[in-house]
Amino acid sequence: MTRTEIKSLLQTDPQEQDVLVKGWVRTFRANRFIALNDGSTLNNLQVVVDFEQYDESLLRRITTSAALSVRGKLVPSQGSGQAVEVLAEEIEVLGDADPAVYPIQPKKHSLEFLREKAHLRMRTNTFGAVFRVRHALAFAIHQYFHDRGFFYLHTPIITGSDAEGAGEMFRVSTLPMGDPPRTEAGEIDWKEDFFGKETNLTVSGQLEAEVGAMSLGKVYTFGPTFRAENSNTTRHLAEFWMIEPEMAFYDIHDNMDLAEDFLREIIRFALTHCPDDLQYLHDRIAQEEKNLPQAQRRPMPLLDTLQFILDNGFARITYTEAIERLQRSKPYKKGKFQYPVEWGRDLQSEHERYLVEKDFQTPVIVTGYPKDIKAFYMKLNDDNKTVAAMDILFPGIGEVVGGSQREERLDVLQARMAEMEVPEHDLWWYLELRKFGTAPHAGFGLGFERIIQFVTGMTNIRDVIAFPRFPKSAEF
RNA sequence: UCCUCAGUAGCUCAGUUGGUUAGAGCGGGUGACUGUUAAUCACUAGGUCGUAGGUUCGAGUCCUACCUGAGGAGCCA
Repeated sequence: MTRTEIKSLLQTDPQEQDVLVKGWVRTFRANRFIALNDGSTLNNLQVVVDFEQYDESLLRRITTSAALSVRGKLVPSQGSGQAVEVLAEEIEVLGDADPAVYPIQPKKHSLEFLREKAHLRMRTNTFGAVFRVRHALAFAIHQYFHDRGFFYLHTPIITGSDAEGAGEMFRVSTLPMGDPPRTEAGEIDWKEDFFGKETNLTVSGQLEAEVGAMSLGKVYTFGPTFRAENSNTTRHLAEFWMIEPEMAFYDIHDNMDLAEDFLREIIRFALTHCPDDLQYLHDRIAQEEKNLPQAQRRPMPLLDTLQFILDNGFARITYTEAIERLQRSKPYKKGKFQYPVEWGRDLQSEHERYLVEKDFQTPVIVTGYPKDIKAFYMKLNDDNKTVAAMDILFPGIGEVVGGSQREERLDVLQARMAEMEVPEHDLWWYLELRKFGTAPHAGFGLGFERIIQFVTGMTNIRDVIAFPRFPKSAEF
């Protein structure tokens, strides 16, 4: 007899058919009712046990998180909490879970506690929901790009250029750490290393994605990204997943249009494919916030926030306009901002939050940043002062997308690299893209975990990746 | 890395201006009950109060350092 998944059984018309289910016990109530979950859905299947027909020794092994195989009949439920249930005829305990030491109880646990039990937390409703939504978003991303003629490009994890300028990198080396080969000058001789040069884990696939775009037209990457920053915040990881589309013949406006449409469509996908999980997360947050003062609650419940994104356009302003708006703002005039607001300085978290959460109350796309605070590869605007960069800011999590039109003019790019002291020799291939058939092109990077945070309402990024990597932590 | 807050039973937490034997709910064990929805009832075990020093007649409570966690900042996606 073949097993049926619980998601499918819950949608089946119950006609006393024989079924086989397998899953993990969530609760065992009244020595009669097993709430069984197999991960296929948030919802549990109720298995009804006639305890007089089973050995006491078997019933005692039906404990929270024990793995069971149950054969029985699918019938309409007599109780009011569920439509169908299975009358058990044969129960096998596939794996015991000793309740004296099993740490996850059928009650509310703190997310901090569950973070320390990363190998078991996916068995909870909350993390089950988060990871099903995570899958849906990943799938939606591939589908979105595939449907629009993009090619999925796998860019390298190990990279030889340290010129990307996106932060501290993790070194990749097979040299003996205690006694590495030295040059005559006494420095570590990287020529002796595995790749014959210094290599690191990638901090971005963008430069390689540009190669793809300038050949295949439209590509995207979706892979792990590594930053060795000593960041300890609710929105940074040392290992995270990033999506980086790159398009030939797109300018900054095409880029913005794509990014906005893309974000809206993947959120729409999650809403249509994960209604149960999102409703659960919505209710959970609402419950959680009941005890908080108004000021600490979300401005809008989770599902309303997501719907709002679908129904409303993102605001679009230039960096210069953003500075002007901030300088006219109440918190600025009252001296509430901790950091100065003046043209040429980067926007701080407090400024971004004001724009997104107070001023516009929608996602905001900011363009035209001063060239001095942005990367060397961004296209220099005609004013010679700003670059064609765009950041998309979301309520609660800040920057979700960072992108730009790329500098396609060889001489301008070289001048910018010289200005910012980016060595040309590591990026000779990148420069040749501008030598042979250069053309306007653009792209952006989306932090995958950040968009999952936004969609699930999880406030700590460590709770939307299965095995988070952050300073002093690689336990699982 | 910086700032702020926290660390008491397996989990979530209470513990008064420093004062005798540190409590509750859940979870565990034993028993009862049985169409439940985080089932219910009775009994019961369980704590070097994060660690190390210090102040004091006396420290869970005050002080110092360290460790761990959380929130915020910087860096960014």
